Amino acid sequence: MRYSHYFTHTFKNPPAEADTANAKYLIQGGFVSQLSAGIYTFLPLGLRVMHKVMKIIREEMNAIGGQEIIMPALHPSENWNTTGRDVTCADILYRTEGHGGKVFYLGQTHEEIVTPLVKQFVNSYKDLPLAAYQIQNKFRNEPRAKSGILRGREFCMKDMYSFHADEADLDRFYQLVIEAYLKVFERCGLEAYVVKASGGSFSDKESDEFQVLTDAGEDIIYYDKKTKRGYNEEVSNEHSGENLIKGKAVEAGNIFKLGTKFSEDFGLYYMDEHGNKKPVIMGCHGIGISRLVGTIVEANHDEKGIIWPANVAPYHVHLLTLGNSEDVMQAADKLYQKLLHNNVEVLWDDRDERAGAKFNDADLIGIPNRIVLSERTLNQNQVEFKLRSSDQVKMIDLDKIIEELIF
RNA sequence: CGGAGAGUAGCGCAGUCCGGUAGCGUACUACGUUCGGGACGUAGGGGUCGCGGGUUCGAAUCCCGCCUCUCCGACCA
Repeated sequence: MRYSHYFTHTFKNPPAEADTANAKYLIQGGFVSQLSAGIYTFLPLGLRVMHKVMKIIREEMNAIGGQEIIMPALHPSENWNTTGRDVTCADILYRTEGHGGKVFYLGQTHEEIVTPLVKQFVNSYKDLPLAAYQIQNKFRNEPRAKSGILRGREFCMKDMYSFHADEADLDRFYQLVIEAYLKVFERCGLEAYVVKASGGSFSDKESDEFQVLTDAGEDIIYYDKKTKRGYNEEVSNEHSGENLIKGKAVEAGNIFKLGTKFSEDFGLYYMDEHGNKKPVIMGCHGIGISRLVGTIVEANHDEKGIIWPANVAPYHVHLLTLGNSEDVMQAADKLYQKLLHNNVEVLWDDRDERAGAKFNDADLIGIPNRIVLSERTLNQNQVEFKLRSSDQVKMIDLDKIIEELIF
């Protein structure tokens, strides 16, 4: 993509009210735009990052047997009335009315929808286990949205629901999800700790959170650096004797053993091998995708801007031309086409801007590989190459640059 | 929902105390010079001063009500 073709651009003055790194750099860099408290538009650059995160998540969920669906965000009130959560979750449920005063809620989670859905297809133990997931925007009327895209009122989430014949099978799948989630976070360039947490109002059973250390987070966790395991402060009293480090962290994922609460509410039963009718055992497993994008920024930035991990960077290469002489632009276009043909994603800053503006924007946007092409480099038939994560600059022959790229 | 701060040009701000018809930086447009780490000159465009009411000859400025955003706390499937 030629940078000059984007309708968006960076801002020289960062927004005054952006306190956290993710809000500051994502807005200043033209990745997102704030509409209201906790409500953001994802612009072309930001959406590319989110799509990369989604791709990683889809691959890992599919690998453990997850089947992707997409459920409605508009929920008839009856579904929530069935579980009683229209009352217990009333303060964060957005409510709206349709024709004839029919009440709908905007989905903040989907147990109320997926359980009756699965009931249409599951009759026998032979239909179990199964796992269905979706990637979709959730709506939660948070009393206080904050920290950029870390805590929003509308946010993108991957939620997976699993259905099992017995507790042992849920336990088995639960461990698979833990491993899959750790792969997701690792591929996103994050170090995540698996911490024991309370089930909230949702479940009194087992729950684990995936926490990433950052001062922008809201949770206090106690963790073991070696095993990558730990406890959330809310349950850590029981574990005070252990040798754990205390840290501030953001919850990037959360998995729950739901038991039979929802299957019993909606009458989701199956027939076992002996002809006995039993409630299906459920689990739910979430990753806040838009929050994850913000978390990646919190964990990967410096005073100049973002330093995207290669797997989630909006582009692999930031090609930067200095000056706009015919020969520089022609050589750059040739290199640009060559990189594209080799499946290298390139953002070419072809604007007629001064060097300082382009360098600063490149640092702010944070694409891992930076290539500079100018009269000076072209005279030697070379380009200048630099990683965003490093201060080292080196000259590379034009026809060898592809081999240097890291992504 | 409690506490604190803030809403004036796309963004960052001054002006408000002490009422007199709105300004600076940046960004934007044109021309010229310059141009490898956010150049300079000249000329220009851009505003329901968050909204509503009140006081006054006159309100960005004073008074009343409301809305929104940010931070701290509470809350947090």
